Amino acid sequence: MSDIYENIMELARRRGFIWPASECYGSVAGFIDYGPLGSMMKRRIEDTWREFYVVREGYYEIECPTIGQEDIFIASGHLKGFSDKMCQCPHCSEYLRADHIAEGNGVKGASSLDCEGLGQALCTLPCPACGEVLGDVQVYTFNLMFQTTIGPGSQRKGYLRPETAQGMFTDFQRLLRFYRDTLPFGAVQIGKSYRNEISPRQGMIRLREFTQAEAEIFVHPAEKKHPNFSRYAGYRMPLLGIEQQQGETAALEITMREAVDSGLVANEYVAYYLALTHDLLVTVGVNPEKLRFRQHLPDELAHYAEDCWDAEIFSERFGWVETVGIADRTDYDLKAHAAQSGERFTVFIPYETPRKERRVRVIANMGALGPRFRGKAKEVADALAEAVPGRDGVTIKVGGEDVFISPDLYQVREEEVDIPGEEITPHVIEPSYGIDRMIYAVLEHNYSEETVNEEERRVLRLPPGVSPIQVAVFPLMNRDGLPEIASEITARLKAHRIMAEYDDSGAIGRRYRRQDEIGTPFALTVDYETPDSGTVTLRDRDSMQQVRVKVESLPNLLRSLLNGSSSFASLKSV
RNA sequence: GCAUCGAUGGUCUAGUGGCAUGACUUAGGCCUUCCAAGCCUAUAGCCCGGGUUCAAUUCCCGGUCGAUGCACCA
Repeated sequence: MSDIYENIMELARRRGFIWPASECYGSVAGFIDYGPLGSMMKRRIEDTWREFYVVREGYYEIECPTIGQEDIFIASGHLKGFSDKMCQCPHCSEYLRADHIAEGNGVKGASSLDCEGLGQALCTLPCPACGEVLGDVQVYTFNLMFQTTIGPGSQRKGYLRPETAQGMFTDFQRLLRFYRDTLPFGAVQIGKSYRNEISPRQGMIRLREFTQAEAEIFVHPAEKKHPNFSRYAGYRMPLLGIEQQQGETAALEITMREAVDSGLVANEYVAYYLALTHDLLVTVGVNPEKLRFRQHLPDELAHYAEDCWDAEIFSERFGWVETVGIADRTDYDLKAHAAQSGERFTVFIPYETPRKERRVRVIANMGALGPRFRGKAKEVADALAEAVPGRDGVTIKVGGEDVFISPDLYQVREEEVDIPGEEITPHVIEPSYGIDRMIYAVLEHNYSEETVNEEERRVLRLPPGVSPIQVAVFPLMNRDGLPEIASEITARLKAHRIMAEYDDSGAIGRRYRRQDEIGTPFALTVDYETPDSGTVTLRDRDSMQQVRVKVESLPNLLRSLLNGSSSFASLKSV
């Protein structure tokens, strides 16, 4: 089968975008290497992501270890929730989810049984694949996290992170201080995550080591209006809500303002990042015709989440591929880490004016308590402060014993106190991007084959902002001083931080084709007019048109073409 | 993980129990005044391990990778 995927991956391998990892020892499924051009392209896509999230939104990037200690993943739920109870049918060798079979046969609470319990529950049940009674079947857990140990001979367990998100949660207090104790704020991380997938296959779509770009935005639970919502309020894009999916009707093509007001999207924050994500994906080269946003159905939605949408990108090969998840995770993650660590994961929110509250205080008379209770006096005083005395004394518990305290040992004072504010646990808005999937989508959506002069021409129509090489520089002929001029222009462009590549090998047409194939948007050719006129031809990858431009104008001209502030079509020859 | 099929220079491919094809690419040279032109030369290959055999890239077994179908996910 010669489909688009194979053609793209063949090109990607041949030209140094993507290689199977460690080929000399035989590759392992789920691992890939990014070659020279792939790394460059990946970094440009990540930088575009940074442009959106770090520069524009102001959510600073942090970098946390990829190995985490066990507590992190106890809190996050990955240790429990990320492991599946598996068994294998002894008759047909089918690989099965043990808890699913048990539950399907009416075993209540099967998901909370341990392996032994599940094994017992299964022994009389039929295999859903072959129908034979499972009998004495081994149930074992398969956790999708890679495990390791920390330190030599240490029993201390470590896990390779299955997502980058936990780092932003574990650093919450530091981040909160960094942002001077004010909501909302956000932090992002771009980095590797690891999942020991059962069946990785599908090339770069399901990897065991992959790159995520995640943002965690901490907001006040009662204030989910995005301060810059106006930026995307009028942004219109197709939304496939729960209703549209269940009714199998077309996606709603509405603005973000309408989406929030109609209740389709839970709040402005979620809607804002839906639109931003659409904007970002289209900017890096995803075809908007092949992009949709799908809301999680009630049975997909995590119990704690308020709303969750996936950006799905259509691939000729893989169908709709989940590439970005955008969720309002409420306070689940922070509360979980608070419970596990015993640390504070809250923000103090002062009231606009402190609230007055009447309070009854019990003030111990230490002069009398001291001599009477001696060493226990402090304990008694503390217990009194918590107590609610009756008219003639109060009985409190000290060291497990009831002790009666008569009214002469304390005073009851009613007073008004100022409550300056409250501790709240922020809610978390989480946009989470699979960078590798984005890269594949960009390659697939921009790959094209066409016939020019009865020759096949393969072009990657990458947006200039993500092309690995930004401009190619050729001498028309390999003599008469043209190579020297072209080399000099190349060096000058590089000095302006433009990724230029010099090439003098083969016929000019071949050199254009070579660059077309790796997506280089522009090519300069030094010809026989150059020495006299100080001009070169500038050729556009997509239209194959040329204009003649002044050499000294090149850095600025290319800069504006590359960042999109001017277009090739608007250029005129000098 | 299981079942089925496959794996030959960088890429695509022919073929074989006994010197392994061809094309494209790449490098060097000649030529060449703007879209894979031509000529010469060179580099480079039978996925890995074991078995059968005088001899295995070929046959057998196991593994790895890839494709397709079944359960989880960015």
